[in-house]
Parts: sequence; C-alpha cells; structure tokens
Amino acid sequence: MESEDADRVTRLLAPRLHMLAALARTEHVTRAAEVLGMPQPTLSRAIARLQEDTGLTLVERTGRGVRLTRAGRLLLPHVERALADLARGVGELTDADRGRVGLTFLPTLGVEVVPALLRDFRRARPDVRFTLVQEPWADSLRRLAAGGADLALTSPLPADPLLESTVLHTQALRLVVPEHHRLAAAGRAVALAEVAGEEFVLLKPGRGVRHLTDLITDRAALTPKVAFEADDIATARGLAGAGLGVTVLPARPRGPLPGTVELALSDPGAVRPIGVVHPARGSGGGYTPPAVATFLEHVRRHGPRLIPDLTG
Amino acid sequence: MESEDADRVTRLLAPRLHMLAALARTEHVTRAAEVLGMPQPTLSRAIARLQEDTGLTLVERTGRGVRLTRAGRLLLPHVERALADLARGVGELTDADRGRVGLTFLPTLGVEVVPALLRDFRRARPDVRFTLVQEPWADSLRRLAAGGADLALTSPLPADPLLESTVLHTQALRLVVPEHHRLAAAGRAVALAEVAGEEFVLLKPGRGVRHLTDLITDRAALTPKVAFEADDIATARGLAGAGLGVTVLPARPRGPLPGTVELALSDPGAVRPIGVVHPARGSGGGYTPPAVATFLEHVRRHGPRLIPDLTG
DNA sequence: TCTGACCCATACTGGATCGCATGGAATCCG
DNA sequence: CGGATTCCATGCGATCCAGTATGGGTCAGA
Repeated sequence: MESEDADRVTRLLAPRLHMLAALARTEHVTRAAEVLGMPQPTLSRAIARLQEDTGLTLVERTGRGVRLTRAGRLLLPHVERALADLARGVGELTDADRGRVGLTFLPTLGVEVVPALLRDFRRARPDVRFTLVQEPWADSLRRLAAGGADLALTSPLPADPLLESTVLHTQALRLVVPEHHRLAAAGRAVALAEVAGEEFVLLKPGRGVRHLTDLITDRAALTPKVAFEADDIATARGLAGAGLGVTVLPARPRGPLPGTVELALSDPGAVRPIGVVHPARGSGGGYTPPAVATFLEHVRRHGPRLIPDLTG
Repeated sequence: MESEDADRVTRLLAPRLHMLAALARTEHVTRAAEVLGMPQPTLSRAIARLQEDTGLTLVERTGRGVRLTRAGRLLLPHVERALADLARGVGELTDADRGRVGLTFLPTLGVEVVPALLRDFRRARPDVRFTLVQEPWADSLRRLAAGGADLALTSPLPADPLLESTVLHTQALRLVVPEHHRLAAAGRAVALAEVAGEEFVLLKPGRGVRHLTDLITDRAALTPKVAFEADDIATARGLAGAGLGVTVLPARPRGPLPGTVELALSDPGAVRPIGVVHPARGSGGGYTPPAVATFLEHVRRHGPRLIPDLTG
C-alpha cells in the first residue's frame, strides 16, 4: 500500500518534471515560466494542483518569492536524474552523433567489409554505438522485419515492400564445375538445363545463394539432385572442385578456384545483388534515427568501393 | 538546435512515461490500459498524440496487436530508469522506512545524546538516512527555518509561531561563583541583582545559554560587565572557577565543578528548556515526511530519559 | 472461404486545463 | 513611512483532453 501510494505520486509527478526542475533551479515562478516558455499563471496553478493532488508540499511562498521546501529539495535530485535519463534516451534517438545502429550482416561480409565500413564511420562519429549480428540472409531479413536491427547488409535483396534496399554491388552467378567436367572446356555460356540431371552442391536453406539457386532452378523447371548442402560458399566451391557435383556460385574475385572451372550462365537472373536493406519509411519502421540514416548514407557511399574486392 | 529538439521531445515524453512503460511491458494496448487503470481509447490516443508531436514512431501495429519499434525499444530502458529514479525519490518522501532526516543539534548533545538516539532508532529502521549538523542554537534555528533541516535538538526553544517545539528536559540555571566568592556560602537562592556590578563570564552571542542570560539580565534591568565570552559551557564554568567572574549556567549534573559553587537563582525564567523543534505544520514546512515524523516521535519518547544524564 | 472473436482506432460529449487580465501581498526606495 | 515595484495567486472565456460508445481491421476455426 505504501508502494501503491508512491506509484500514484510518481504518476502525478511525471508530467510536471520540467516545471519542478525549472522552478527548483530558479526559485522564481515567473522566471521559471519564461524558461519553460509558458505563461506564469499556468505554472503557478500546475504546481498548486500537483501539491494538492499529491499531498506533498514541495514549494512554499517566502515573502514575495517562492522556495523549495525540504521535501522539494530532497526530491529535486531524483527529478533531475529522471530528466537526464530521458534526455539521454531521446538524444540517442535524435542525435546523429550519439545513437545506436543495429546492423545484421552476412557471415562473409564480417571478414573485411563490415570492419572497413565501421572503421571509417567511427573515425567521423566515434560516439555512435553499434549492435552487430552476423547471420545468414533469411535470419537477417527476419530480424530486420521484426525490428531487431536497423540495417542489414545481405544478399539477395528482398522484394518485400516493407523493406527498402540499395544495391551496392552485383556479382555474376556462375556454374562451377570440376576441371575434368564435360563442360569445363565449353568456353561459352551454358544453360542450367544442360546439367539438369547432375548432382548439385547447394548451400543450406536460408542462405541467400541458396535462395537464388532455388529461383533459377525453379525458373528452369528443374529439380536438382542434392549431393550436399554446404554451410558457406567456400565449402561449396571446394566440394564442387572435389567432384562431388556442380554448383552455382558468385564468381570468385581472384579467379576460379584451382581445380574448378566457372562458366557463365545463360539463364535469366543469374546475378547476386549485394546491398543494404532497411525498413521502408512508410510502413515498416516509421522513424529512422539520425545515426542510422547517417550510417546508411555512409554504406551507400563507400560500400560499392569496398564490397567487390572483399567478398568471395 | 539538436539539443533543443531533444529537450522538446523529452518534455513531450515526460507525461507519458507510465503509458510508455506499461505499453512496452505488455505490448497490448487494452491490457496496458487496464494496468494503468484508464480506458483503452485514452491510452491509444495518448500514444498516438505523443508520436505525432514528437515525430518518433515508438509503437506500431502488427496484425491486431501492437509492438514497440526499434526506436521504442531503445528508449524503453531510459524511460524505466527515469521512472525508477522518480519512484525512489518519492519513496524517500513517503516511506517511513526509507526517508532521510535532517537533524541539527547543539554541540553538547553530539557527545552522547544524539548518538544514543540514533543508535536506538536505526536499530528499528536501518534504511532511514540522516544528515547531521552540529551547531549553536541560533544557527540551528536559522537552518530549520530555512528548510535546511527537518528537526533541531537545541535549547532554548523558540517562540516563533512557525516553529513547533517539544520540551524534553528542563535544567535549572544557577549562578556559578568561585568558591571564595562572597556569596559562596550564602546557602540560599540569590537574585542576579546581587552581583550586578561584578564581572561576568558569558557565552558567545548566538549560543542558547547566552540568549537565556541576556533575557534574564534584561529582565533584571542590569547590563553585565563582560569579562570573557566563552565558546562553550564547560569553558565558562572553568573560567568562573578560576575567578575570572561569575556566570549563569545550567546546573552541572554531577554536582558543581570543584572550585565553584552553584547558587539557585530567584530571578524568574532561570531555566533552560532543552527540546526538539520542527517547522509548524501549518505555515513552515508543510508536509512532514513519515521518516521525520517517526524519528520525531522517537525523540519525544526517549529524549527525556537520555538528556538529563548526558548533558553538562 | 466465411464467420466470429478480438483488438486497436475514431466520433461525440462533459470536464479539466490553459492563456489573458487582474487582484493581493510583500519588498524596495525615496 | 508611503508610494512604486515586483511577484505570486485567482477569475473568466476558449481549448484541449478524457470517458463512453462504436467502427475498422486482423486472425482463428469451421
């Protein structure tokens, strides 16, 4: 019951935090009202009501001025701390220099791309904090949609109208075959249908590349025989080179892995766009904190330069 | 301008602290409204207004429910901390077990009386904090009137109608003369007028005993010749014993100091009431925190037992 | 697919609050 | 010591907000 009463008083107190703080600092109703940008009578009566409602006497008249009572003086530091807490919280939402950015990104990008982006950005704005999550495509998008992150660096980019995307770099998808494969020496673009009956090395479900290969095979009306579902691109490439099957992967920046041959695909949509995704302004996340917007801009500007060389 | 904006948002946010917190905890407008004890539409619109005014999107509809946006989730801990700060502050004012008591007291009482009172009280309520100030009579009362303390243990008790007093013990004032003084062997009550022309050892201005002797000498229409103004009673007593002059002091509990003789005074008002003083409920302090009221009660109950033996 | 249940948002009315102008009280200065 | 000044409190009219009833939208189950 004590605490219920305290809660009641707290709730009555909350709306008048600023008034109380200003009044405490000035000990002068008229001046405090000026500081608060409100008419003097408003403040005067608001305080009067507050005291009547709570039963506390926080200020009292002394001559023609006012001053805080002992109770008011005891309460003041708590009020100011509460206001400071609020201001700090609001600041993180509204200041471009102090906010927090939640970023989820592909495992591949964690090696060099994300560190490079962060390094450059933090040089300019060292007080922006980051919450980083490294996870596959599907998880990233799910987290983004659920509000668990502000931005996703991933691939491919979703069609979801609630998510907005910016392409930073587009890799070509290639058919990767072992060097002794019958098509290895074809020297031309091939269609996926030409390897329809072969064993495929795929990525695990939920991976972006897997989603892309699913789309392509669906469009080519073929159901690949799955030899293995790899956890990452490098593993799939290696297994293909080992002869376990063919696979469809982004072109390797440094050239085909020794023991493998990369063939251009004639199938439509054989590309892997890498980009940054964020909730659409309209429906998804609503308000975008300045720190997030600033980092997004940074990514859009510098991502295209960093990504091509640093993914594989 | 950034910070002005933050302040504006903070001010808009403050009144809705509880709503936001409840909504965040439940993620359910109807249930949050129940918790807050308000109709559902009220909460619904309050949040809508808040978001419109601030430009922030803190909650969003998701299907037929609501959930916090990322901004809301970032803000939440700050809001809860702010509420906790407030609740703690209010608790100190309204809980008898957790408040703070500002106590100012006579230097003499600091030796044993105040420690004894605190020891007993803190055994029952260990979470009540104390702010202690040790200072002479006039300073104590000034501090009390200015709201710098809740209670004063001092002497004498003021006539000020803004201050309420409770007598805990009354000491007789005696004329203290050296053992070879002409009145030393009188063996009867004497009037101050009988030593009108002699040198007096007084206490310094601002001391309670000095105030009392001023009153008595005024009433007896005599202006004492001041041999010395002592800082404390013991010094005055010692100097009187040394023959520097006569003095008027409270009776020494353990009997007259060797080398001195104490004579009862026939003058009216030759008493020194010791008691506890606090702002009157009506005009002075207004609201009395429970912790203060409880300690005051403790002092009233146990003071009379402790003071007689522990002063001198 | 459609009905029912659930839940958040909106229309309308009564009361509290705000802003303006003014009163009352205390202090300062001549 | 008295007028002027400063400052907080209080009436009065307009506005905003809360409470009640209802609408719109979504999800679950048949």
